[in-house]
Amino acid sequence: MPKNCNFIEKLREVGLRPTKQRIKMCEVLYNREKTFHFTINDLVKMISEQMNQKISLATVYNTVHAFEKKGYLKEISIDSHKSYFDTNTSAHHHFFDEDTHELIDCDESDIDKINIRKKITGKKINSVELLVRVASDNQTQK
Amino acid sequence: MPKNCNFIEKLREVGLRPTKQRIKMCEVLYNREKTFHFTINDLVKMISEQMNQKISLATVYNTVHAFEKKGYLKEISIDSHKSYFDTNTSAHHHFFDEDTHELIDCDESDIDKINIRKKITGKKINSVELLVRVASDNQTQK
DNA sequence: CAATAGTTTAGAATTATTATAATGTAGATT
DNA sequence: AATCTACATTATAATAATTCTAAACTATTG
Repeated sequence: MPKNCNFIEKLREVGLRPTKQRIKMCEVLYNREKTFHFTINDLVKMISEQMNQKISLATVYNTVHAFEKKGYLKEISIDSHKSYFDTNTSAHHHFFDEDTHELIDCDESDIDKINIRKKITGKKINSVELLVRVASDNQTQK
Repeated sequence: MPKNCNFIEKLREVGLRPTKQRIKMCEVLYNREKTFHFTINDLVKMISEQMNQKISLATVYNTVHAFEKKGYLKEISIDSHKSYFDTNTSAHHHFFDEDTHELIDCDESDIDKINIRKKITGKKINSVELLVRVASDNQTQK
């Protein structure tokens, strides 16, 4: 999604009513240089603290899921008890820093093309996602 | 873990006390031909129904986590709101059938070697896991 | 500008998981 | 073998993440 654009139009295009809350969320999520990762909790904090906007937790859940369904957000499963979302909706892989719990995007050049030999009859591949878990290397420091 | 073996010894080897509950869990998990995937809930059902053994939910959680820490089980993150465990603790990739919510192991030959170019200074790679999501292909059925 | 269909909201409900504290038990010590 | 002690198990309470509910609200349609 381009920045500083008319989020109202964008929302309408995919059939989401451009409500105050949704526009506010678009601003928080997409008016920035780079894509980023967040949890629902992060987002609630950002909206209430940064934007000084009262918003119901249920609305944040609803809206995040609405955005996800419409392709504005992507969910990433790393941690079994926390949902991470990514404003980068293109197919890409991740590093996950187990020390800091930070999620790092990979770009095309970071991972060689992945070739999947296995085919499952009657099923098509929806996504191919790699998660590379890293942690501080205290052993091999030369 | 070999089948029909002395689970008591196996548990002791890694410093886990061979309690009634842990031995029962070993039987359920490892007295079988193939490795498999399960959720905590699946396991509770298996123990209570198949084995006719009363076991506390807390014990199942404790024991699964003890087994995980000792390398008897591996956790797999697919779904943000459910933890899956795998009795196959070797490094391997998965297919996830989004229709049936079934998890399918890949073996060596299913995926070509994955080459990771990106390096993060001071960090070592702990694991490289691929998840291939599939779903029924209603379009391209020739 | 009224109707209506979708949205927001606070709070309750649900679900998965972890903590607690009492009781039980495996393995070591006598 | 009886006793001790540290670790385990248990039922239940607590917590955390998420979803549901039903009433109030609001964007769009006519």
